[in-house]
Amino acid sequence: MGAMTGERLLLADDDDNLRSMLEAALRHHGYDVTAVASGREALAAAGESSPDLIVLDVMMPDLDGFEVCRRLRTEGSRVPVVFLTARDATEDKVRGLTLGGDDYVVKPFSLDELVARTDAVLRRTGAQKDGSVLRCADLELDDDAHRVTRGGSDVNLSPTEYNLLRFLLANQGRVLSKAQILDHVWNYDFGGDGGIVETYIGYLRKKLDNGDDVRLIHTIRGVGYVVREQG
Amino acid sequence: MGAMTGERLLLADDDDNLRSMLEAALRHHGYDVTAVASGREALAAAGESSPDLIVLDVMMPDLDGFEVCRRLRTEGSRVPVVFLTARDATEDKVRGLTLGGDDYVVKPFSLDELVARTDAVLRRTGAQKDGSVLRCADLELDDDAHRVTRGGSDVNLSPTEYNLLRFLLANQGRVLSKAQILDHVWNYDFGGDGGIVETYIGYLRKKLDNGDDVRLIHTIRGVGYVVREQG
DNA sequence: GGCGGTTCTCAGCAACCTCTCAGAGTCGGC
DNA sequence: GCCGACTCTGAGAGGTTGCTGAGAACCGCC
Repeated sequence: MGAMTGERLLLADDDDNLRSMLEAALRHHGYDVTAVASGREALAAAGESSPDLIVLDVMMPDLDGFEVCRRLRTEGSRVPVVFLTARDATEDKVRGLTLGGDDYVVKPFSLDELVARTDAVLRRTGAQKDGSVLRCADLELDDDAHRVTRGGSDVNLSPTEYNLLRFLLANQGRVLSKAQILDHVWNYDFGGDGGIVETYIGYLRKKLDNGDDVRLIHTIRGVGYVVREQG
Repeated sequence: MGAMTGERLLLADDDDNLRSMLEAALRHHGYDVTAVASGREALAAAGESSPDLIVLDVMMPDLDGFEVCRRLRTEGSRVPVVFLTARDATEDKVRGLTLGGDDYVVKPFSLDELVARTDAVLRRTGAQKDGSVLRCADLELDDDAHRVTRGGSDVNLSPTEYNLLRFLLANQGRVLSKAQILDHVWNYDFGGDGGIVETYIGYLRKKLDNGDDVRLIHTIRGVGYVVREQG
């Protein structure tokens, strides 16, 4: 998965910390990111650079995300939008926005989730032709169908197991530290330590590597984990 | 479902919010959409681009939908029209105009309904040769006949159950979130939460999956629902 | 107005998932 | 082989999500 052609993203969030986190993550994923801190700046930047997608925080001091989107649409712009929204209210307001291929992510989210949603929206709106299937040996993960198979037979994963596997597969062949995994797969406000990663790696191995002689998830002692075909 | 050949649609509605919603939905469904905000613009655009179908709001400030349609007919145009109309009055007025294969949709409607009507009109007028039968395993939904069968025997569904099943079948193999389902199957002004979707999924399962060993409607915990044969 | 069918809400229950913790197991360095 | 550090695993508390049945509100139809 990923942004092969370097799509241009506009990111608008007034929280400095979160914004630079997201900017780094999206940039690292291959996107060409412009980051701004307010609704007005977002409108201006969208007009100037006409990005391929906009990530919009809903709660912003001057113009909120909905208003920015509404104005863009009124101007005739059809750029797809991914909203960042708090859990409490707003869910009803967000309804009606998943139509044109837009989407929304509820705070606190994981980086991996935002990236996955962004990719999915771009895939749906046709700006990116990347397939949605990740593969390693006889293991397949189809993101559209949200389906995982090993050797052709279905594997039933919980949400967190699924997200972890997707992150590992998206980076197969690369060793990932527990800290990296925590940062990408768990919500950004998660307070625990790396022990939870060991537990979930265990869950995945039980469901994927058990009863199969070829192990795909390998431990690099003192470093982290990696998914690849040969040991 | 689907507009395989990208038919050209003209959409006229003065409500900015609704117009961009509809534009996004129709475009996402594969139509090539031009959107305008008034009756005069609609007339001008129809003359220039001669679209395959026009979606006309009845209530518009300068020229109302009826008048636009009348003038088009006077000019000799036979382009099919789908009217958008409020519930209260007008229903009888619209009747007189729906003769030439035209149709009308009462506000507030669901996106799925508008898309289905649009598809149906184009199918009837021959601009689109798409079949109207959706299938999954031994389950069939015939949209023209408005008929659902499982294993050859009829299944009796309420309107909402039918719409929900059609949306699921039209997207079979793809996971749909409760928000997406709400957006497409329920009226756009519906205020409730996703609980209603669970209830209706339950109704459908009782009527479709009961007494049959092959279940077709599957729950993806934390994500949504999907219709497919195995799994 | 009464009736059957439909839509929607709600609360209790069941199933599932997340995360913590402690003890057992494993590895590498010396 | 021994030690310390790292990793794996199982059990379980607590929280979340989805399912279901009951019933209230609504509608069109007679």
